[in-house]
Amino acid sequence: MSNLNISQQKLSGPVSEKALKLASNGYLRNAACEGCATQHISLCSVLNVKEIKIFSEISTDTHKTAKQIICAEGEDAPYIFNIRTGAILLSKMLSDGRRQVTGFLFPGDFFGLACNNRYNYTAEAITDVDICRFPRAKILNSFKDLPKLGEKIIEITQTDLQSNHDQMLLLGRKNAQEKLCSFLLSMQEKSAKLQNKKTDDIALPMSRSDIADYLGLTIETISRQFTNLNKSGIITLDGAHKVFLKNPERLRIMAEGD
Amino acid sequence: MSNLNISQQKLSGPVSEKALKLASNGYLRNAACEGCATQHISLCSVLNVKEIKIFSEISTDTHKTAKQIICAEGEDAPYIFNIRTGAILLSKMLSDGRRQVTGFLFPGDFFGLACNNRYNYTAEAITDVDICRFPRAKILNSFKDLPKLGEKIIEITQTDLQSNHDQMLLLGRKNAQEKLCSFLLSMQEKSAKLQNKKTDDIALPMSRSDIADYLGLTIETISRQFTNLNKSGIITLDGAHKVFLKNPERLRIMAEGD
DNA sequence: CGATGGATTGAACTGGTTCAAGTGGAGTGG
DNA sequence: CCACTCCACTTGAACCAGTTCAATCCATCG
Repeated sequence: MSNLNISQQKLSGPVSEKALKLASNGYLRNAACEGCATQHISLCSVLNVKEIKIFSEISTDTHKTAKQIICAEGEDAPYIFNIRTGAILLSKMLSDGRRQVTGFLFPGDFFGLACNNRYNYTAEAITDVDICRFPRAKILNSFKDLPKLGEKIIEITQTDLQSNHDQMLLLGRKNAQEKLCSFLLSMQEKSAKLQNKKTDDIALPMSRSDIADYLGLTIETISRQFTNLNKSGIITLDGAHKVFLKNPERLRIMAEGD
Repeated sequence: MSNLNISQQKLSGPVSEKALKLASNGYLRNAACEGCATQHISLCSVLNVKEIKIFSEISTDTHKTAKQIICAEGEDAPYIFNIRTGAILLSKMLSDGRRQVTGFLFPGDFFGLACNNRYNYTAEAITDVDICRFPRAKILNSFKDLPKLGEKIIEITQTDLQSNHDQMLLLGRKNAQEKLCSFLLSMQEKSAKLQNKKTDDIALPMSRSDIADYLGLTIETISRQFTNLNKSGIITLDGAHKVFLKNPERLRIMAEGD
């Protein structure tokens, strides 16, 4: 496997100066939103302008429309992906078609890290998405030159591991109501992170079936739980894909079991 | 935070020459079994003799007896742990006492990586254990000097992430029978890795209640499923803590749902 | 040898599933 | 602009896998 060899790459590429400035200041998400060619959002915070230019050289931008598969369980895994716009879900399947959604991803999130050579989950676009990808090998071999990058990647995977543990607790020990309440709160957190401000208006780009497969339930149970929360005045539904958290404090209590 | 500063540490310490030799050859598990003071087993494969000596300087050995807590959810997380002998379980709890076991760990396994400053799970000794711990900060700051160590840690956390995903699929979508069959097969794999040979005689050091909390079931269901597998001749039970996999092929099919 | 605590077994119960029928909103085409 | 279709979502009712509650068994240990 070849190294990045930062010092030997030439420093040209389609990176806007504004984006580079934003990126080098750590305003990664903003940098990406400027529409620059540098979409390896979260990584940029640990790279300098020069290194960002190099990263943009080895990255490729892609657009996918809703429901398209980005990578499939069992395939060769040459790339790490970073989401620029839109939402993606990761899932695993049993041979008879039962599906477990292992995560919903949003702008700034990475995937493709948690595998050795083969993807062990399928990534599917929920909405239209812009993603950017880089060669795994190059990233994973550049720690010598970029120790900060290694630390960042470890930080990312550790955060991942933590939310996986929370999800295992949810799947194994929470009832349907607690599951949905936890889910709504986690969606609130994610949207707060993306918008840099907390709001009680939550968008749910995924279908009831995606939520069901994420929470280990059926669509019918999800629907009933939404109806219950709606009727008891804890949330307000506006169609199937928008929720207003009327009583987030109550929701928080219910997420852990009254 | 201070770096390891490998080059400046003095090279003395209670490391046996035999262990060092084994370790530097990559025979980590064996090295540990020799009873040396160098218990950071899995890490050693990417370190040379000199580095191993340094690691042994910053590590501390501990012994815990069965049922003792090694670290608790929410506590400050200054250490990374490596298991030398015995078995450990990791768990998370809801406020009302419902517990989810997120993993069983055996010699050579690490824990304490998946957290930022605070442990997000409780680690408890299942059997008497010998563990060794090192300062997190020192490990995580030594990538500049030891890029291979960084890669190893990423590899470890990625393997962790993968088995977490498998476990989510199990928790969310498998029925009781499939869950227990999957569990038995994963225990077989782990024991094969430890003994460097595959066997159908599996030791189960954990209690029925630990298994139940791992699989998101009750002890009664676990017990009934054991009885079923026993009666249908797929396994043979020898007390509660030893199983013989009479028909591992059948078990494999049942783990994914007939 | 009796006591203690984990493991097993039995029987009633229930939360969530399954199956089946409706509802509603977005897109299409006349 | 309305009628029609499609499909995701909702709602209802019967069912069942796994839980809960209650004995009982059995291995270990002082």
